[in-house]
Amino acid sequence: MSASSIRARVRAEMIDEIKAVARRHLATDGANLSLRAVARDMGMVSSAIYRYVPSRDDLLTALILEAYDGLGDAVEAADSGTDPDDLRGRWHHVCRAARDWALAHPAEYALLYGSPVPGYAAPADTVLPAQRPPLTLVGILRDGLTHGRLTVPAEELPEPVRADLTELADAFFPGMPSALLARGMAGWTQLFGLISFELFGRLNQTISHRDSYFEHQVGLMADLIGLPRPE
Amino acid sequence: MSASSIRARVRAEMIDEIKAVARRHLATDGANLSLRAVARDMGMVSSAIYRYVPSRDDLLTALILEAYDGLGDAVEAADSGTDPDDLRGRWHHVCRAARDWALAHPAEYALLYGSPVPGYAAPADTVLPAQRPPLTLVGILRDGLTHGRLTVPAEELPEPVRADLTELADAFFPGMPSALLARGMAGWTQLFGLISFELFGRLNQTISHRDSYFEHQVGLMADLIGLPRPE
DNA sequence: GCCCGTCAAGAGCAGTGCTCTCTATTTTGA
DNA sequence: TCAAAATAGAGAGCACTGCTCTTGACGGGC
Repeated sequence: MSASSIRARVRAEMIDEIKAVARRHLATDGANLSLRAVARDMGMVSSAIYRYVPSRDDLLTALILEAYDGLGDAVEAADSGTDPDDLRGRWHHVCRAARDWALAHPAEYALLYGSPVPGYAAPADTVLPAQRPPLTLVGILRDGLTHGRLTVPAEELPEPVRADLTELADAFFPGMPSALLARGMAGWTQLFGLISFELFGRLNQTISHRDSYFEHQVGLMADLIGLPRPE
Repeated sequence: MSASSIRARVRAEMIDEIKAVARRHLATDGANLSLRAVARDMGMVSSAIYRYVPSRDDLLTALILEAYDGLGDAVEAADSGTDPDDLRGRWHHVCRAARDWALAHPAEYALLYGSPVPGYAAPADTVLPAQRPPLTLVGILRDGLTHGRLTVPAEELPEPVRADLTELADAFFPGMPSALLARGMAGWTQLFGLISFELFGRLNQTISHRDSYFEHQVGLMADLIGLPRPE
């Protein structure tokens, strides 16, 4: 039994090392990850890798899952590390944490938010981790609402939009007004766009002060949402 | 001479057919385009393809260029087909045209706006076509400004942001206030985010009425920019 | 001491981009 | 008109990929 567990431990360490090497390759070669190259780096022959990893796609899925968790952790840590009543501060911190994580792990970000691989379908267990960043953002708005620090936008939503967003709200933030959720979604969409533009080179030769630009654009969305400015 | 031109014409037609077949493959297999598969579809042996196309990357570049032009044409046509004084209408039509094009050409959209291939560097001649959509959007704001239908946002921009945006404005829209350009960029970022989320499956199981959702989100950004609502 | 599960290696299959060579055809120029 | 030149296509081949199957070595449990 202890012998079996020592075997299991070595095995787990091997899988961890394979993932680490794969992550390293990801950074240089992008999503076209080569199992043979990983095997070479580990001093194995290519077929031996299949003792630990069922297939290339499964390895990619594992990396994707870990990446989602890394981003989710970073984002939630940034949120819980800020004064809960400082809505605008929380919004900014969360957005900044997402960007920082993306800049630190560009290949993983591209894996998560880049163009999907046609043949590859994201397994069901990636759905929840993928929702952590937007849920964190909308959670800020929910908190502001329950503490009366946020006013609900006055406008009426078109009926189909209201219906979709009400259903979405019921699943995660029961009672949240759909008009506010709509603005939260706009903020999340914008955050994704900002990071993607920066990482995918769309800001090259135009925006040189990336930090300031990012903060300002995030602030614009905070205005749209109605997050109170510090007096 | 006419004999030479008949050869040249056949040759051009072959290249066109190669591109068409490649585009078809793109839709099913994504960016990992196989020249051999294209050759097979054309009843050629793989090496014969290289008579017409220097390399796989060059073929991809050609497809990218044509895609940028297709999107640019669609966007600009939507803009010039709308009453120039109806700023908000123009904004909506341009955004809708971009989305419609993306929905009609999902693989090409992913090629343009998905994660960049690590080894592949976009050639210089893709830069200008790539700027057509954002320039069209900002052009609407410029028109609104020159006709006094748009008020410049009052706030001061942080100096680094102001500097970057002023330089950008000078290159394409001399005299445009950087605060307004900042909001235009926000709108363009949002448009990209909206389309990407929809095309890359982020809206699955949450938003079922995609058209209404898109219009509403675009409207939110129009509000942020200050585009006058129809009375 | 034997047995069985685990691990690694090697060969092999089908696919990829790309190059080189050879042949057939077509175009061009004297 | 007829030879020379340009062009198109085919085939073989190289190095690479994911993945499977078989073979042999090792080690812990009975």
